[in-house]
Amino acid sequence: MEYAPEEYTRHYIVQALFKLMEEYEYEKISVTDIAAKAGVGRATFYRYFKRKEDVIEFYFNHSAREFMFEQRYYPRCKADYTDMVRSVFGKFRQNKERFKLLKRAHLEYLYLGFLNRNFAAMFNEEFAGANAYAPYLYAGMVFNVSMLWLENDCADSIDGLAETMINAIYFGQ
Amino acid sequence: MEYAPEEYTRHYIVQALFKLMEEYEYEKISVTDIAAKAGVGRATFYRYFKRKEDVIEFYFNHSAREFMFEQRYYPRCKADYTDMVRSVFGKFRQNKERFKLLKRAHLEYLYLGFLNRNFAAMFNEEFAGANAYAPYLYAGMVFNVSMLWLENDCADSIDGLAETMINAIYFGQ
DNA sequence: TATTATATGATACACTTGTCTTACGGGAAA
DNA sequence: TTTCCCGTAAGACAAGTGTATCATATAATA
Repeated sequence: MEYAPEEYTRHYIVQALFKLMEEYEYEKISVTDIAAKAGVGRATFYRYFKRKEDVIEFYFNHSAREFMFEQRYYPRCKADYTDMVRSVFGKFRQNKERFKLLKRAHLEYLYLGFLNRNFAAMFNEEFAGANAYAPYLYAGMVFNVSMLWLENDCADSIDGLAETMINAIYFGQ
Repeated sequence: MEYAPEEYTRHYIVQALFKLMEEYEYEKISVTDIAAKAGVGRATFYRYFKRKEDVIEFYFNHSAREFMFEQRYYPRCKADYTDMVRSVFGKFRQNKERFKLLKRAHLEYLYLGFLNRNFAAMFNEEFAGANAYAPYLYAGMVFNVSMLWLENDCADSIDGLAETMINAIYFGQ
């Protein structure tokens, strides 16, 4: 590698780690392995990232546009709620293989952080922090249900999932 | 240390790690440090635990009786729901200093795993898996709200928290 | 072109990690 | 007591980690 812009180098490293994770256990992948796969020196890795985890964190923070919320889904009624679930779970399923890799490596919590930031930004835009706990409540439930959903390869239908979740909350109403 | 039963040795190691975490950053604590603090050899640590994370995992799995659910709180109505929130968040607040240590070390996800297992066991006892997603939905929201609660030192009242959470879910009902 | 700033690879270093081997000593049973 | 089992301490070892330094090469600017 010779003299690529910073964004590129970081991007190469992210891709290299994901590629390695398809083949090897996360814990067994060394920084040396990642640098070699990305075609950069080991010192270059440490210039951009402090730990392996930071690579995935960067992915969610700066290059995971495919998950971002382009709409606002503050659930004012069940229909809004179903819309939100459809969108978020749809994107999740499209990237399920990548999420399987992350779960296998116990890095799911980075996705939760991503959801927290996005839900908070979305809710605050609409409601200016009227209920600061609301976005975290939704992010937490969506995240945890997603992880269970992944266990059976996201086989359950999304509409069924939305229905199931509403039933769990609206006890007998 | 000479010849303690296995449970004792593990317990010493757990306590040693928590003690060290009060003083030092988690990442900076080495296995050598933990073993020294626990008064055991480094090889002994590796006999019982594979990684530092496993120590905390063991704590939640085997010695965190202070958080366990001794009652069943499947929320059939808002009153049940408030009861559950009171119990779980009450225990959380009692141990808030320990949870701060865990959060500082990015080990919160181990508490989520603990909640998942406990909610699942509780719900399944009552409903035999009628809605497999329900316990995960509740665990996810409780966990994530707890983490935000911790940010202001659990200052918000628990009853207020329960009310806030219900309002977030029951949009306008 | 000459100069400066910066991204890089290479190398070195002390420390940590995870595994392994060896020897010691308490506990249980003959 | 003698014997054996097994948890333990101590040490060795290769590999990985995180940091630092240095020389090189590219890009931007004067």
